[in-house]
Amino acid sequence: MGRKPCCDKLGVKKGPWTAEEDRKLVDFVITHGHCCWRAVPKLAGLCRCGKSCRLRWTNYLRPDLKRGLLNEDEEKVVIDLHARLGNRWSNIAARLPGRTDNEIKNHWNTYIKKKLIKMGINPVTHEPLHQQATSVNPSEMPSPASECPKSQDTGQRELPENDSKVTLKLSRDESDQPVDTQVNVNDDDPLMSYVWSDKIFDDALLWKFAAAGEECSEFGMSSLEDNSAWLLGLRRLE
DNA sequence: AAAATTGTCAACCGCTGTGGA
DNA sequence: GTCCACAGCGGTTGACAATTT
Repeated sequence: MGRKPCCDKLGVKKGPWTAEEDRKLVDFVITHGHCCWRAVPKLAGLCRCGKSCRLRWTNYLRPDLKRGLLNEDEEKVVIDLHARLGNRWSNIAARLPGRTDNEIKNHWNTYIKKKLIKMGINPVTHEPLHQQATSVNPSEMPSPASECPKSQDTGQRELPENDSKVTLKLSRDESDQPVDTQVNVNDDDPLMSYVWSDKIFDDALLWKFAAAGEECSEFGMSSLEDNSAWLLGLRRLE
């Protein structure tokens, strides 16, 4: 018995969103919130499936999103978290305020992966490439996350204890050569400290559109107002 | 200048997890 | 326990832009 498709294919628009569609979705979510994504397109007057609306909102229209490329600190965090969590992009994104899983995934695949390879680091295992060249077929290499033991209770993989220091070959000297950078994730680096604290999860929960608070301005993240400026501009086009 | 190639990223697809009936 | 609907996740695709030949 097959699952019903999330939307019937006929009459459902696909492809890039228009400014008008964005406006309708934003107007609807601002006014009503999103109790049930499946119902949103109908109520908002959109010929899209709910899934598409949710994705558009979470990846593009959300007012708390940061825009532009990840900065070096954020890249460090992504690399560190990827080493621990594997391709669990949503978990990684949850620890980077204003960034989406899609954005991080794209950034990983387009920038970081290549950067690590160039530096002689296997982007899957985070081990130096030359250590693996002799015996391991890259396509058969397990992800670091799959090597981590899973919690029997939650199914979640457990992070290794006493693993607060992570060596990242991310920094460069002037000749663009990689330089080992040891990041003590629990010490002085405010971003890393933030990322590994429980506070991040509280902050993630703080996000409420209607609340329109001024949280998450740490680490260079612009204010909600700043991030919404373009959106407000969009609405002014009406 | 045109064609081919490569890079980027928004969006889609299909699957899983979860909760309610 | 089973079925179903839904949200969310990660992998993949494809359109467009940028760069190279």
